[in-house]
Amino acid sequence: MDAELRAAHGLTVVGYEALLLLSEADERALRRIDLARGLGLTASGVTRLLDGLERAGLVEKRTCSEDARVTYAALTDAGAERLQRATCSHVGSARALFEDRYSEEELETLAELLGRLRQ
Amino acid sequence: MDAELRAAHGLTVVGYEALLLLSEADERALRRIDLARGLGLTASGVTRLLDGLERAGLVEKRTCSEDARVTYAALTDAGAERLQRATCSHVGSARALFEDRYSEEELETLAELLGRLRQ
DNA sequence: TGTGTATACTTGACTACGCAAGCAACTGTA
DNA sequence: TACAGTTGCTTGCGTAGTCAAGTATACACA
Repeated sequence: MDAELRAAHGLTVVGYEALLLLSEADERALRRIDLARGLGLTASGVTRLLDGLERAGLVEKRTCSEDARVTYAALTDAGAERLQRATCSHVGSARALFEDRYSEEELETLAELLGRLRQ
Repeated sequence: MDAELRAAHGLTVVGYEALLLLSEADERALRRIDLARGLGLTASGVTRLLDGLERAGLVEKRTCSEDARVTYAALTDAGAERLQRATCSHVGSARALFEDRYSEEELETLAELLGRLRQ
């Protein structure tokens, strides 16, 4: 699935999820550290991930006026567009992966059970 | 958990599982390619993994008399010992991780559901 | 018997992380 | 107001894995 996403849209799954989190955030921006937590990465992992996304023009830096330590990662228009294009096929293949194997009810059970692991 | 295992016994989780698979195999040996499949790695991943385990003396190479292409990975006595010592704490912490969160029944459900993914 | 194809394995180059250390900026406390 | 501790971020280095290509062997078949 990662390979699929990469071939079709030049995004890794983690990159995709980063864009997704940003798209759902206020002002389409998040502090890098919050993005790290959301993705289950360390701060340095995010630095490297965003390096790539910034170079591709999908995300940009934005400073914080109240706290000079923080820099926001903000989704660009190009990033939003890329996300939208990728979402179609990605959601499709994820759906296929799961809907082939599980009923609606089983999916809910699975989600609930796995959710407990991350606490 | 990986960090725990590494600190206490100098093993990664994948390394531990490799030793475990070998310990359960006939003659405590497996073709490298079968080990790869069992671990969900590629052939080159196994080459690298076994590099480390061989250097540590936990696993050794053994040739195959019927097919000169294959080389077996065989558990050494040191490897069996290390596995045994690691098993105690590793199984303990895995048990803690899951038994804190799930009932017996939920564990079975989870195992069955996740099992379907790997097909 | 030679040749094409498949299999087992290794190697080099690369990616995606983590950790430790360091810097700068913020905050709480004496 | 000084300073100790904390937080956000980056950088250098190490690790675990992948893929592509190469080697050696095995096998099938004209």
